[in-house]
Amino acid sequence: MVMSGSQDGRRHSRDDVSEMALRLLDEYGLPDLTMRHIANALEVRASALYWHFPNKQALLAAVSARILRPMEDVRVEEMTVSEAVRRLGARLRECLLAYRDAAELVSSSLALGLVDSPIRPQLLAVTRRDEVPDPLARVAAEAVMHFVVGYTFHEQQRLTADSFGLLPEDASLNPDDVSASPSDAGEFEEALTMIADGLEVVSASARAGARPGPDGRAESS
Amino acid sequence: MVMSGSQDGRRHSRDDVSEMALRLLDEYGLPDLTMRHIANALEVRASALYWHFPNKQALLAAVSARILRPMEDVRVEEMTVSEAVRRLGARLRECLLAYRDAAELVSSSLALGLVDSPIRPQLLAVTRRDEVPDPLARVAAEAVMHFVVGYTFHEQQRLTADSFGLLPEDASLNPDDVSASPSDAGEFEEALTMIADGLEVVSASARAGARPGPDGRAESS
DNA sequence: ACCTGAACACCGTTCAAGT
DNA sequence: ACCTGAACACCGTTCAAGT
Repeated sequence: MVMSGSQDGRRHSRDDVSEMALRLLDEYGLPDLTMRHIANALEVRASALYWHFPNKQALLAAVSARILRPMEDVRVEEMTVSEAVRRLGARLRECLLAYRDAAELVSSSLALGLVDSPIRPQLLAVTRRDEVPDPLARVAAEAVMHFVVGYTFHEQQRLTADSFGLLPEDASLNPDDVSASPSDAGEFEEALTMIADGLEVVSASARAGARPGPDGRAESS
Repeated sequence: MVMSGSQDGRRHSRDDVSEMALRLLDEYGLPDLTMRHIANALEVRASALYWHFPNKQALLAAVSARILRPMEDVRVEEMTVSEAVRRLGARLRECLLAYRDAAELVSSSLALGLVDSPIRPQLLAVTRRDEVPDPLARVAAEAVMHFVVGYTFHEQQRLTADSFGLLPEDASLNPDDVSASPSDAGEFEEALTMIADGLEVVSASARAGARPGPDGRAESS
C-alpha cells in the first residue's frame, strides 16, 4: 500500500507541510503552532522547514490559503448583487469557523498582503454583469471582507474562551451584562444585509447622478 | 525640579508603564515591544512589570485603551445617524494611524474582548434619539468597528512596508497590478457611506414593516 | 508597595555539512 | 533536492527574596 509520501516517507513537499500545519492549528491552536511542533509532527528538524518556506509568515500564508480554498466553490452567477454579498460573507465566516483560531490567522495574512481577497473576484463577476462601477464593487468587497474577518475573529475568541471555562466567573449573577453576546448568528446576517443594502443605494445613485466620473463615484446634487 | 515620578524615580505606576509602552510601540513597532524592552526603558527588570499587570496581553490592552482615548472627544449630539457613523469611523481610523502598528495591536485586544468598543456608546446615543432599535444600532457599531480596524490594519501594514522599501520590486513593470492600492482615503469614506446608508435603509424598514419584533428585526412582507 | 536575581521552558532563524 | 546538528540571540513567566 503505497501513499503519496505525506505519511511516513521522510521527505516532504510544501503541501505536506501546510496540510500538517493546518491539522496542528485545529488541534492545538495558533499559540502552539511553532516551527518546532510542525517539524516534529513531520518527523523532521525545524530547520528543514526553511527549505520549503522562507519564513514562518510565508508558511502561515499557505495555511491561510488552504483555509480559504472552499471560497472558490461558491457559485454566484445566478445571484443578485445583494445576494452575492450575503452568501459570500456567510461562506467566509463558515470557512473561518471550520478550524480553531483560523480567523486570527487569516486576519494577519490578509493584513500583511500575503493572501488575496477571498471575496473580490466573485463579487466583481456579478457587479460587472449588473453594471455596478468596479471601484465601488471593490470597496464593497473590502468592507465585507474586513467586517466578516473581524467579526468572526471576535466570535471565535469567545467560543474557544468559554470552551476553556475561562469566562463564566459571575456570569449568572449579572444577567444584564451582555458583553459576551449569545453568539447570535442572526446579528451577523443582519450586518451583511446592511452592507448589501448600502451597496445598492450607493450604486443606484452612482448610475443616476452625473456622469459616473473617472472613478465611478457620483457627486450628490 | 520634581516630576511625577515617570522619568527617573525608580518606582512606577501602571500608567507609567503603559505610557512608555506606547512610546516604544510608536518608535520600534509591535514585534519589538517585548516585556524586556519596556522594562529596560523604565530602568527596571522585566519581572517587575508583573507586579503591575498579570501578563503581557493585559499590558497591551492598557496600551490599546490609551490609543483609543481620543474617541471620547467626538461630540455626536448634533449629528444625524449617518453622519455619526462616518465621523466615528473616520476618527477611529485617525486614532489607529497615529501610532505605528496601532491597528494590529487594537485589533487583537478587541478580539480578545480586553477593550470596549470604541464606537458603540456614542453611536447608541444618536440612534436612541432617532428611535432606531438598539439591537440594530449595536450591529451597525460592530460592522463599522470591524471594517475600520481591518481596513486600517491592512493600510498601516502597507504604509510601514513601503517605508522600509520592501514592496517596490517590479511595481513599475506592471501598472495593471493595483493590488497595492494608492492608499485612497476616498475609498475608505465611501465604504463608511455604504454602511451608513445600509443602516438607514434597514432601520427605516424596521420602523415601517410589522411590529419591530422583540429584537428590532423586521420581517419582509 | 514595588522591585531584583535567577531560573524554566521555550522561541524563529541561519548555515555549514551531510546524502 | 531535501534534511541534520549545532548554534545564536532572543522570548514570557514564576517566585523566593530583598527593601
